[in-house]
Amino acid sequence: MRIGEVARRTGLSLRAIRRYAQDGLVRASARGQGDVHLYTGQDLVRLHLVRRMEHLGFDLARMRDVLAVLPPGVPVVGEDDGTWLAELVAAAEGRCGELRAAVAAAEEFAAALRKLADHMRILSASRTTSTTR
DNA sequence: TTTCTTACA
DNA sequence: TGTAAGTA
Repeated sequence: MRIGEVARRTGLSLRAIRRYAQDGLVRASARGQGDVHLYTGQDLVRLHLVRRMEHLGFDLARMRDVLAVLPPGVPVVGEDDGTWLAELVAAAEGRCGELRAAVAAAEEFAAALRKLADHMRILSASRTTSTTR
């Protein structure tokens, strides 16, 4: 299928699809007349995968790593052959760990800011009372 | 009409 | 990333 149909079926923009090819994530498996890019079902699977990973904040290198363990001609939704699917799972879980760490850091920061806010409230309160008296 | 490349905002 | 121009 050509890029227009791919865009319709993946919900990705033409720009994004071409961008992924440029970044070496997903390239059309074949070329047609006039150098037209022809995508296969497997390419579609990879694009769907990229879309989800991008949504989860995977960076280019990580997405490439994941796609690298995805063998050609094998549908993503299938049985676990014990290797590539296990690597996909590991990659996803790894990202979960990173996101948990990020949330923890954000909460820590929020707590610090709360503490600072309390401190300043106390300071301004004491200033008010001392100048008033 | 669709796609490709290149370039600009 | 969207969009536009000029092609094939």
